[in-house]
Amino acid sequence: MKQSDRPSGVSSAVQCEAGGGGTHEDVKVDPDERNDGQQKPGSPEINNNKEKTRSKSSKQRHNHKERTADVKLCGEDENLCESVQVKKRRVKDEESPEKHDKNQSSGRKRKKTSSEHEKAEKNKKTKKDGDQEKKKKAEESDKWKWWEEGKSSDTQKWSSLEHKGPYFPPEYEPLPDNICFYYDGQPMKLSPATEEIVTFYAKMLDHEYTSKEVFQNNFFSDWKEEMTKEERKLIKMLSKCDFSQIHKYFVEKSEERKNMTKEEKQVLKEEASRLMEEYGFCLLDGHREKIGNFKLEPPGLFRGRGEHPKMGKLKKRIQPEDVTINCSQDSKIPAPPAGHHWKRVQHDNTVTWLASWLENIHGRPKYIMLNPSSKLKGEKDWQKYETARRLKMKVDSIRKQYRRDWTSREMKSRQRGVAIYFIDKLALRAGNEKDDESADTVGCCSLRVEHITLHRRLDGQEHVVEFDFLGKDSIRYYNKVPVEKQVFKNLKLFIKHKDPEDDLFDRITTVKLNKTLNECMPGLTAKVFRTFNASTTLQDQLNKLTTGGMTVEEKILSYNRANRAVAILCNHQRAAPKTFEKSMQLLQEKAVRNNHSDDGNRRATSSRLDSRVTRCLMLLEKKEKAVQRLSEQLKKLQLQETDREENKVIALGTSKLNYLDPRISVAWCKKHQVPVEKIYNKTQRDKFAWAIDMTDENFQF
DNA sequence: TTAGAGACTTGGAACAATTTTG
DNA sequence: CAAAATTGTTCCAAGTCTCTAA
Repeated sequence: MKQSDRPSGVSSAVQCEAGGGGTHEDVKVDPDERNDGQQKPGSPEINNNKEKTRSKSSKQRHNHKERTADVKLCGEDENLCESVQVKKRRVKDEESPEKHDKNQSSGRKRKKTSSEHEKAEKNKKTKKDGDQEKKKKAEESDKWKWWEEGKSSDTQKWSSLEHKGPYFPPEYEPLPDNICFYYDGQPMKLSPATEEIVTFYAKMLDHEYTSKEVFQNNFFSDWKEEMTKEERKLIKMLSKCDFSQIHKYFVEKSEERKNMTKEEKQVLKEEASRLMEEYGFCLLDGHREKIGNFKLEPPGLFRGRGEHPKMGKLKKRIQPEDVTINCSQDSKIPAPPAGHHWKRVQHDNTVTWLASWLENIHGRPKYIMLNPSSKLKGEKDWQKYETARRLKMKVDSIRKQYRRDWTSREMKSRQRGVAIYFIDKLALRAGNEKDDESADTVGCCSLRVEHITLHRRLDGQEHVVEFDFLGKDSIRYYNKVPVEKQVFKNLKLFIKHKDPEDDLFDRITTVKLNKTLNECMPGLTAKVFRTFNASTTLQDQLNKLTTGGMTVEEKILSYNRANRAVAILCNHQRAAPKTFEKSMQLLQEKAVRNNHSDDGNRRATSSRLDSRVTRCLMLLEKKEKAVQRLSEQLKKLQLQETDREENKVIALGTSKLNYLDPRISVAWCKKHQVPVEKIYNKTQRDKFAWAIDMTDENFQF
């Protein structure tokens, strides 16, 4: 199926920053106003909203499912329904081994290219010490081309694994005597444990977090837990605590650090690389592999995203006694810090992690795992894209199927059909159930009635659904989408007799939905659609936007545009850069000052551009004959500005790293003679080494 | 069937290093 | 050359999805 057949409407998404509170009137959001219009996370509206929501636990919400169970589907489109499918037998999902045959044939011939590029790049950097040079070369020479070996087992992740265990953060260093905590105006010496917790808070003092009540309450109650009896007796109110001297101390310290001499910095750097050398690698099946996060997380205060009910809680220091080590039986078992022991040492080769512990905020496990450049991660990544490509072959019939479901006699089939449609068309996440101990965010299956507004007509379009909800990381999803009439009808049906805080899809869950998907295609789950649609979009856009006579710069611009289309689809947002508004303002001032000629519409996105424009304009004043050339230049700059403007709140990184089959990019680079380095930095090239090595210019997703 | 544990991917912000600009 | 802007890296939170036991 061609991209153009994919349900459209995604690119019209209007994105707003996190924290937008959902009012659900028929409000139009003007892109230019969205910054002003957006709500701060702490605003009353969002709180009200949350309270309402929270007052109904998921259990209660679930009860509603009973209530709606016997809703009758109105007859007009019943006739299509088939007999209820007899229940699903579970299809074991084996990743089909097709993947290797398919790709290696095309991959083999170009094996050399990547290392050639890297060498070329290195030669540029001859100025740096030859020491590192040598190291790099050595590393490169034994880079493990695992993708040239056959497919490895799905269940057994390794046959030998040896490592040094996690690196523990340094012990707490008490404050100097002249730095003090004050309670109720009086200086007070705290026990080291209590003092350490104080420093966590003091360091964050100028962060918005510390002004939030939830944060303060959580912090204070966790802090009290750790106080000595005497301290607890004295310290009764957070508002009487004065951390300002401690805060100042840390500000100065970080200032000092910034002002270190080159030599001092060099020493630190060497120390860090020694650490990396010792703890940063493991030996997996005889190959030295980089670890992703070998440092244990230091203690601190938990900072959730959005309105997290646990923000400010104390994240405790991890002790060796909390840590489970995973390595092979016959390997050198990592030594715990002196006087300590591990919680457990296990030798489970069906998992990929080297160490794990339970984090105390949610009680969930955390892991030390390998770097994305490793075989374990790379192979999985490759497999992910192969699954997405298999979906490409099946998506036609799946789309037919879910459209059929829209008119099913069964409510749950209709809901499932609409949900999969949303997941496919809008790249929504699956939306698992969440407990009430985390921020109130939703995905497709957990959408509530309050998150959509139906418009029979809107802005000249029919059957428009307006989405407004907080998704992963409390990033707001706001979009107005025209949908098929039948979808619209169904949605009206789904929300009938429901309260705003009831589930929109009360008859389905992510598990059931994924089960259905898995029956359509082994390995298919909701998230595959995101990968599939993202990669398809990139491929499509690249094919469309890249034309013959472009310069490399222009091609890269096209690439970024294609990348951006994907980021918009996936709703990947970032906070507008701090300097953005400021430089914008500056430019506008100057524009006013220079108020000459017609181009009132230019907008700066950086002072670099700004100054260039200014310079151009001044010349223009002096030399009339340069007018034409300059205005052309101006146009070009404006183009870049627009580009930047568009990029203001869009983050390209996530899609590039997680959703776009790297082979698309590599093939594009090769086909259009764009050096891969222009598209992928060093880290990215490491992660995608397999793709860079195996892909030729003819690859199409 | 369901809840909970577990393992792995995805995500933006903060921080650090590097490059550009004035 | 210092400051600002940009790019790259680290950090760790927050998702998805599978498996298991009751």
